[in-house]
Amino acid sequence: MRFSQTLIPTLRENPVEAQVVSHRLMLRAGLIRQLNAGIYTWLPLGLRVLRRVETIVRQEMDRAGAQEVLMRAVQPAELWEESGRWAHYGKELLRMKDRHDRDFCFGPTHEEVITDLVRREVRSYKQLPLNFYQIQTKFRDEIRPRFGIMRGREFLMKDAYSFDKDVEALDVSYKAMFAAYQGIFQRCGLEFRAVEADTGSIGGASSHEFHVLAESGEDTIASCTNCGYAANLEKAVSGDTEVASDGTPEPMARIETPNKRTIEEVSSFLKVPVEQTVKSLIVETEEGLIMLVLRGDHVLNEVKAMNALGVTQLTLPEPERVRELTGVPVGSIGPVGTEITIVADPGTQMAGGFVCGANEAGWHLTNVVWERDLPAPRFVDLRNVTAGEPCPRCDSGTLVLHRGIEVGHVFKLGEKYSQAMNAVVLDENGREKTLVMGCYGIGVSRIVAAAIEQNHDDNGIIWPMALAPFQVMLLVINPKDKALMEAASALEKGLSAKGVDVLTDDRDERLGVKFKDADLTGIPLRVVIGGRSLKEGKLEIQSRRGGDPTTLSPDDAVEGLYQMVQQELALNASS
RNA sequence: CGGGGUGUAGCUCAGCCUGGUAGAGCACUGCGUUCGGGACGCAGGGGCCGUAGGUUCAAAUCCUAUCACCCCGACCA
Repeated sequence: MRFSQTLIPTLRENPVEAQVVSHRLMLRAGLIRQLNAGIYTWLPLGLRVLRRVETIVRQEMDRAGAQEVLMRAVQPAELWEESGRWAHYGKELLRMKDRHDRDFCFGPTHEEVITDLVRREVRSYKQLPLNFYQIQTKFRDEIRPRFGIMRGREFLMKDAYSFDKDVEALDVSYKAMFAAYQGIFQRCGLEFRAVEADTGSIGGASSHEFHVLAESGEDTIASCTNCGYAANLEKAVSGDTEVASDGTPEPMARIETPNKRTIEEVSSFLKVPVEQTVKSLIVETEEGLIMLVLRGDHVLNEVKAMNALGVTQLTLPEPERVRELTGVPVGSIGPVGTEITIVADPGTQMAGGFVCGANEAGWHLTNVVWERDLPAPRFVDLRNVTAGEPCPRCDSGTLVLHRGIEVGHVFKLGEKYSQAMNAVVLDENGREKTLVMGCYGIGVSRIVAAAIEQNHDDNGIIWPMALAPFQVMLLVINPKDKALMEAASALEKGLSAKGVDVLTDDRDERLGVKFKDADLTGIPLRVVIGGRSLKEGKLEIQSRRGGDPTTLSPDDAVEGLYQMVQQELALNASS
């Protein structure tokens, strides 16, 4: 393809709205343009990358035995009412009405549609297992779209749904998808982690997320330095099973702490380490008020709290509201003598007792011990792990934290949808059996952004070979020179015959401009075709990743470049 | 949903406070010079100053409303 005939609107300056690297570079390299908040048009170069990802996903899904279908974006409300999600999904669901005033939505996901299809078309256990996937545009009306493609509202997603006769069979389907995902991200040339994830409001047995490691990631993931344990922070647990040891704590005492409100203030005022204090958090749930008690330096994990309490809504009210509800200013709330139900993190069972609010402004209690000074509450993990804590799975490892971009999610759904929508088959005994489902998503467009987050330098994108819009860029120094253009044409022809995609920069631009754009667009191999070196029978080949340029004769160039492309692809080939 | 910010040429921005015929750099067009890492000169084209009201002899500038986009927050007692 010729640069001069393709719309590749590169930008010299940084667009103001772009905060993260991938967003900035996608705009500057001319891959995308914004249409609306969280909605982007894919330009020719960007679309080629998107297609590469799609192709890899499609090949690996096919290989794993999934069948491709295409469900449509617009879905009738009836199905969502059947599953119960019409009422529960909230504002992220883009709802609309047709001319007959009937309700529809633009699908953010397709569990209902596929379950409806399967219940209509599948009758017998003999037809199982089944796994359908599609690559489709989704719309989620995000509260705050940001980071360009990374958290857009309209995006491209691969979603797959498996149907099995029982949980054992689901396990097989799940493992196959897990393996396929590893192959996909590996082929994309991405550094990623599969982590255990919270199953969230959907419930279900188990779930893994696939994260591309990048500083700009919106998620935090914890992994073990020694064993394979890795989990989303929402789910990660500490191996630190600190329980009350022996030793006789002092009796509980009431101490005046004038104007000391925060943990830090109280801790330094009383000269007690924060590890010996607790914080008492009042949360509002649909089940009413709950007091959560955590060690002073620990951070509440709301997902864990919601799971532990069995609630779907949990908010930390504003300080004024807490005062209204309890009659005590936030800094002085404590578990002793309260009538609110208490749930505590195991980390509050410290041997020497703890410091907590006295439920009276300006007073705290010290040496408080569960059971001795107040009834023991239910203890359950409520907090975020921190870096350096022991691994929960092995003896010698410690946890490290990374930032990650979630690009894939596999999920054992169980019978949530099949039961609600009555998707059944007849088993060996002629009995109706509810199907057991799994669902598996990949953010196809997000992978493009994630790949850039992980592969760039100050000058622009550095595409992994497998995702590059073109593998080779021919940089013709002077396109008016017929000999040079002929050399370029010959190379284009030879390479495309071998399946290598070539972009030829034939613009009548200064050399510096072309080099800058070549760097920006990140095409992995760059061939400089100039009069001087061509006369010497040499072509200069430079990898975008850096390193010394190599030279090839025009006769060897096609084969040489082809080999270089193949070599780099082979590095990430899935097994 | 709350708070903040910005809307002026394709892009990045000045002008607004203190009202008086709309600017710069880059990009674009033409000519010339130059040209193996974002050249230079000359000459050009391009903007209802987001939109709608209002104040005024006069509004990009002041006031009101509205829309859009961006950022922060929606959590640590």
